[in-house]
Amino acid sequence: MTLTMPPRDFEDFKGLMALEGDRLPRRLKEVARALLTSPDEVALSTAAQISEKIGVQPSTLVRFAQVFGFRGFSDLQSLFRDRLRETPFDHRSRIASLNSKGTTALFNGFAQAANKSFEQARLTLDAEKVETAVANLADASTVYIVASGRSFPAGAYATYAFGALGIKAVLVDQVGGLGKTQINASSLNDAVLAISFTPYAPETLGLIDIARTNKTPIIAITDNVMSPLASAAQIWLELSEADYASFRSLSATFALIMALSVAVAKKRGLEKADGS
Amino acid sequence: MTLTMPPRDFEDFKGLMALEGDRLPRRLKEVARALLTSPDEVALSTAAQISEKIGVQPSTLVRFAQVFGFRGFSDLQSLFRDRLRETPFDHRSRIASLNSKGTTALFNGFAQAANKSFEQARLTLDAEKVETAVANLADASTVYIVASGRSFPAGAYATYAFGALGIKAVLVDQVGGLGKTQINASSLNDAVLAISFTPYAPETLGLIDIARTNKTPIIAITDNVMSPLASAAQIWLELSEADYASFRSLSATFALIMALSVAVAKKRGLEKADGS
DNA sequence: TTCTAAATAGAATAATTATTCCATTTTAAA
DNA sequence: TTTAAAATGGAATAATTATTCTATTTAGAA
Repeated sequence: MTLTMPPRDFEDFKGLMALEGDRLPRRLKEVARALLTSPDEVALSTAAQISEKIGVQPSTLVRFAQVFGFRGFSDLQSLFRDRLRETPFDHRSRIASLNSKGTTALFNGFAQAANKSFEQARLTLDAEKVETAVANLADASTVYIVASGRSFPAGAYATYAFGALGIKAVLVDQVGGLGKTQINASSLNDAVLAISFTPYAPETLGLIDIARTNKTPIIAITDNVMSPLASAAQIWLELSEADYASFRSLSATFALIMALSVAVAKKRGLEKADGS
Repeated sequence: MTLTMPPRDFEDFKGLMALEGDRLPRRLKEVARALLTSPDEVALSTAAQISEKIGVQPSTLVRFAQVFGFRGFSDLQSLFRDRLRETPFDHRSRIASLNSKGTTALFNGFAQAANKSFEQARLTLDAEKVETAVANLADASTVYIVASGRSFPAGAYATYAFGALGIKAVLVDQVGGLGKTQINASSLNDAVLAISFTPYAPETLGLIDIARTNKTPIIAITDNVMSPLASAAQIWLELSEADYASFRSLSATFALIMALSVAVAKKRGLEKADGS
């Protein structure tokens, strides 16, 4: 398989990939995916660095480029470099055109709300409390994660993140109405990470009560001092999210969860074992 | 003139230039000006190309770098490359995160990655395709949501958002290994919203195949043209998320999901009925 | 299963690119 | 001016980086 006319720019290349990408042999397909996944890195790194990240030989990159008619990898790479040089320009014009129209305008609104949340979180998050939370989670044998309703996705993500970093975590998902049984397995050596915002899901509060009876340390992520979680928890972290179109952002919550996971893993001296 | 501690990042370098730049000899001053004038070019070109553009010898670039304590020009150049890897705006928070160590710095890192994701999404999202996706979802009797592994939280959120807006949505959560049964309930009048990123969870691909057999329209959110979802779906939306500490952000995915939900609800002329 | 062609990994080599070195020029002090 | 120190240009060299080549593996056809 060899083409005579190599693609002229990154968009060309992307189009070609959409068309022919599936016919590529195994390794070359991996390369294609990786290059399209982080084009910035391709522009800024050497062939050796890129190939290492993908997990192939540098020669594979050269072969890949040659299949599409390039002389070598460097020629293909120049497409990626040009792309990076040009983007800042389309950038402005594109944003302008997006701002006022349709669904993409909604997207921008939610993006802005997320930004605002980050800003607010920087102000409200108490660094000391966060470190205490990390210390507590690091001491826990198993972390039980409680989050219902709107916060459930955050809880699911926390479970994924902890798991990916080798931290034992159980999502109290309440399947089959067994939420109480699930949380009841927790005890003094464990910890509960509870996530809840206004209006506080009643299920979460019930589960928290059981954890308290079991004397399981509770770490909460919630929105303000008056939250029922604030009084129930040993440590609680304040996080006020902005909203748009009456949907509250969860971005700061996710960022905090990621930060907590990585910090706990660091504290425990564990490395990340990648998940799917 | 030789310094012992070279600047650590581009901002550092810029500051140093403002402070000491005037004391530099003629040629080196020209170099300084040129480097600061087009930092993108510096990141993306070779020493020879840069020196030619400025009108100096390559060795001058090396000497310039060494004056500031770098081993050679390559070391200085890596500052410019790192700068380009980072988000094009929000420099203030970046600096803030450098000063504060620990978990809050991690939080800032993830916040920044989220920002970069929004920025990239604005570029890669095709407004037309998004509207088509909205139209398809609006036509569906029930929306089946498929997302496994890392993307599962996004799927859970989509289910919440659709539900809160009165759009019938079913999360294919695969409880009890019944994923195939769940998706098999879908048909021509429904729609599947599939969310998956590298490395694509095999469960998702299996479920999608069943939906395809049932002729259920598939709308996918994925990271690039080479994604197996791209070829399987009627409409697919490209969303490349940035990562930090080897955790990929999900912020743009969430924002897109929110935007889609609201747009679909608007199209159907429904009002939001608040959820918990 | 056997055979053939294609694909791959990794070492060897070629090409490119960065850096050093030194002769020459410039700058500024005496 | 004169002189010494600093700065510069450009060729020579070193280091890095990309590419080619070949033995081995893998995939697919017969």
